[in-house]
Formats: sequence, structure tokens, C-alpha cells
Amino acid sequence: MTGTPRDGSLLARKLCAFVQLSACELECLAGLHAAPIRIPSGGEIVHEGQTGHVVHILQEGWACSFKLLPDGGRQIITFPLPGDCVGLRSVLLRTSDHSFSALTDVVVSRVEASRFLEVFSTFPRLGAALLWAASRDEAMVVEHLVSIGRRSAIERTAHFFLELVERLKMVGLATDEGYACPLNQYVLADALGLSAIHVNRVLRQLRERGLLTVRGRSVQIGDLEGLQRLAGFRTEPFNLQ
Amino acid sequence: MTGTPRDGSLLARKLCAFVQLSACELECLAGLHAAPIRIPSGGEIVHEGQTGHVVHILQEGWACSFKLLPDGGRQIITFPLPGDCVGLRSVLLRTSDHSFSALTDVVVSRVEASRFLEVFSTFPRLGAALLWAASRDEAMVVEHLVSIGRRSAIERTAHFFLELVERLKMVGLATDEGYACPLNQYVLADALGLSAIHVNRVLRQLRERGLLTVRGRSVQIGDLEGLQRLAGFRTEPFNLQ
DNA sequence: CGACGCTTTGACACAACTCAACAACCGTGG
DNA sequence: CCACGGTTGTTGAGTTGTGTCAAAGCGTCG
Repeated sequence: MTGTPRDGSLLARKLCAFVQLSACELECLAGLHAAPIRIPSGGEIVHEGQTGHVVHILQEGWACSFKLLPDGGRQIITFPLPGDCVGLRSVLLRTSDHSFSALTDVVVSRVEASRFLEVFSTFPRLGAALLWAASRDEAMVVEHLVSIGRRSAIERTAHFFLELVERLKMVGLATDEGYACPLNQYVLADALGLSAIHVNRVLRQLRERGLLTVRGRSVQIGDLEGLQRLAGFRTEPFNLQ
Repeated sequence: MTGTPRDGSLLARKLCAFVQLSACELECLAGLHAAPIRIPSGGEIVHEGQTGHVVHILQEGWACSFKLLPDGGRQIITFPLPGDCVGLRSVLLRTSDHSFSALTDVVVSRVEASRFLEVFSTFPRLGAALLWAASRDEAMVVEHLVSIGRRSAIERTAHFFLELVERLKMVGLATDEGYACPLNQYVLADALGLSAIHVNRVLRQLRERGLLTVRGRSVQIGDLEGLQRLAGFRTEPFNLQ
């Protein structure tokens, strides 16, 4: 153990942006990744209202967290990416307040909430780093709320893809030119608070303006600055303390 | 010190719903409330982008947290009520990511973030209780996101007022019949992602259907169950661990 | 090949926004 | 006491963004 994260632990890599973790702390973190399990595309990771406190650390693949409405509608809250913790909040609340499902085949580590609580008391710095990551996630939800409440369909769509670039770049899964993205227009609609058909129209506009092209399972960015101007996007100072 | 919260510490009252706090812990909490300051209606409590880590504990009055957009639009994220912590997240992030301002005259206690960190290490149970409260707040933001993304204007408005009843009842500021509420239609519009004029029309509909009447600075609930049916509202199981 | 999932397009409906005007309410000052 | 201006609420007419319905085009995979 050298004090740098092992390859493959994207969570460690992300947390190291917050504090330099010691070998012990990294070892502890690695211990949490024991026994990863594979969940096929479409599978449920956590069901809303489910009791029992389990945190999932996403290792590979794309997932989404969402809430269902009585009328069958769905609102996607966020897309956890590799290296993200899923359901950290349910460590403290008794029941999970939203569902998670896998959008692609996914590899996760299941961690009992009690293990997390132990980590907090044994390695406070590591605990703080995990809370820092949770704070960042919450800030993203807030930004999403702003998008849906006050931005037009095209601004909000542009903003969404810009935020994805930033997040994916942090774990080495994107460049300023584009990235692989398995989200179809129905999923985008449920995330952006639009109808799938309108998502299609918006994507066409973005393409025709040369800003962004979504083809198949990949996103190509045509004009980064143009997108940022359209979306009113400024790279968030997710600064460290 | 008896192990029950002193009158006036609504935060203690709220946290006691989570764990029974010891006399020491209550004393520590009371210590955080030292030197309350008054901020006049319309005053800014925290400015977006502001650095420096201060948490505010709201004692009296109404406030809102919001983000501004380049075009001058505003999205209100949440309305902190007496007993709520404001800016807890900025303990870990370097800068505050949204602004807070007072909607009425307000009394707050300013607490240095470092004091909070001390509390976490000295009284872990108290720290857990504070995190529990923060988790609850985050769940509210998520519910707000769902409302704006997937509910119609009238459903979302009904849902909003129902959520307010629940929160205010917890601190003894509402009954099932109604409550005092200083929010005008412009503020409601910025919270609900609507125009002020449309808020007016929606409120008229709610009144004409006998569900809810907003007059002056008070909200009268005409038909609680009808509202819940309209909004698809279920009282959230904000359960304790 | 057909079946399926996803995307694309058009025509139309409707919810919500904008603009403009007016009404009610308030505290203030003459 | 009333006149006043500012803030907040109310209403109507017309516009626009987005949703709905229906259908066709395309890849991919069995």
C-alpha cells in the first residue's frame, strides 16, 4: 500500500481529490469493495420504501435513481456513475426514499450501513471524505432542480449533458469531444421532466445548431462554449476544503 | 438540565425526535445557540459563492434558499423554518452553492463550521442526529424536484402546501386547519417553477374547489383529504433509525 | 425474414407564459 | 380625515412551449 488508490477503485480516486488518504484508510476503503456483484441491465438495486440499510458502491456501468408517481409517471433524480455511492442517505433514514435501477449491466459492492458507521468512528477523515462526496451529490440534485424549474427545455438539456461531461471527465470516462452514454430518449425525458417526443425535438435542434450530437450510445460535443452559453453553465467550484 | 430540550430550542426539539439526547449533548446544542442576531425582512443571510464556513440555526421567522440564473430568474430550493440549520452543506464544500435570504424578520444563531466539526468528534450521537436532520432536508429537495418535474401546476401547488403543514406541525406552528404563511405569490412562483400570474390562477382553482384558501398571510385548509388525493401526497415515513 | 426497441416526423390540443390593465390593501404623510 | 404611492392580488386576451396521439423509418437480433 502506497497511499495512492489501487487501480479500479474509482471511489478512492475520487475521494483523494478531497484529502490525501493514508494507507490504512485506503485499505479500509478497499475492504468495503469486497465481493462485488453483477446486476443485469434493467435490474433493481434498491426499491423505494425498502427497509434495511445497505449502501452500494457502483464500480461499473450506469444506473439511475428515481421516484414513481401514482399515475405511473417517473422522475429520475440522478445518474450514479462508477465511483459513486448509492443510498448513502438511507444509512440514517430508516427506509430508502427512492428506487435505484441499473441502466446497463452494472457491478456494485454491497456494504452494510453498520460497516459505514464503523468507518466513520474508526477513520473520521475517511468519513469526512465520504460526506464531502455526498455533499457534492446533493449540490447536483439542487442544480437539477434549478434546471427543471427555471430553464427551458433546450437550456436544460444542454445543461444536463454538460454536467455529465464534467462528472465523467473526473473518472476518466469523457473528453471535451464527447463520451459514451447509454441513455435513450425515454430515460432522458424522465430525467429532464419532458416528454420523450419533445426530447427528440430538442436533440434535433442541438444537432442542427452544431452544438451536440447524440447518436446511438455516444454523445459528441460540437461546440462546448456554445453549449455553455446556451445553458448558462459555469463549471462549479466543487472545491476542497 | 433534565434531558428534555429547553423551551425555545426548536432544533433540540426536532433532534429529540431522532434520539434522546443526554444533558451534556443538550448543553452543547444550547451552546451553539449563543448570541442570536436579528436580520430584517429581505436581508441576505448567505450569498451564493461566499466563502467562509458559517452555519446558521434559524430560530424565528421564514427564510428561503435559492439560486439565481443569468437571465435574472430565480429558483427557490427550500424554505428553512425555525429549528432548521442553514448552510450545513457548506461545512464541507468550500463555498456556499446557493444564497439564503430572510422573507420576514428573522432571528438566527451564527455558528462557525469548525465548531460543528468539534461537535461531531466530541458528541458523535449529536452529530448523527444533525446528519439525520440534513438527510431529511435533502429528501425534501428530492420531493420538490419530483413535483416540478412531473406534477401539474395544481398538483404541485397542493403538494407544496401539504408539505408545509407537515413541517410546521412538527414545530407546533400549524394544525390541520391551517397556518400563518408570509409567502406571497411571487415567492410561491419562484418556488414552484411557475409564473406569479399562473400561481394566482391555481390558487383560485384550489379555492373554488374548496380545497385550500390563501388569504393575506394565512393558509386555511378546507379539505385535507381532497388535497392529498389531488397531490398524490402520502405522509412521508421520516422514520427514525 | 419478422419482431422488437428506439428514433423521427407531423398535426393538433392544451397548459402555462406574457403583456396589459385594474382592484384591493397597506402604511405614510399632509 | 383623506390623498397618496407602493406592494400585492386579480382578471382577460393572445401567444408559445410542450404534451398527446398516430404513424412511419431504422437498426439489431433472433
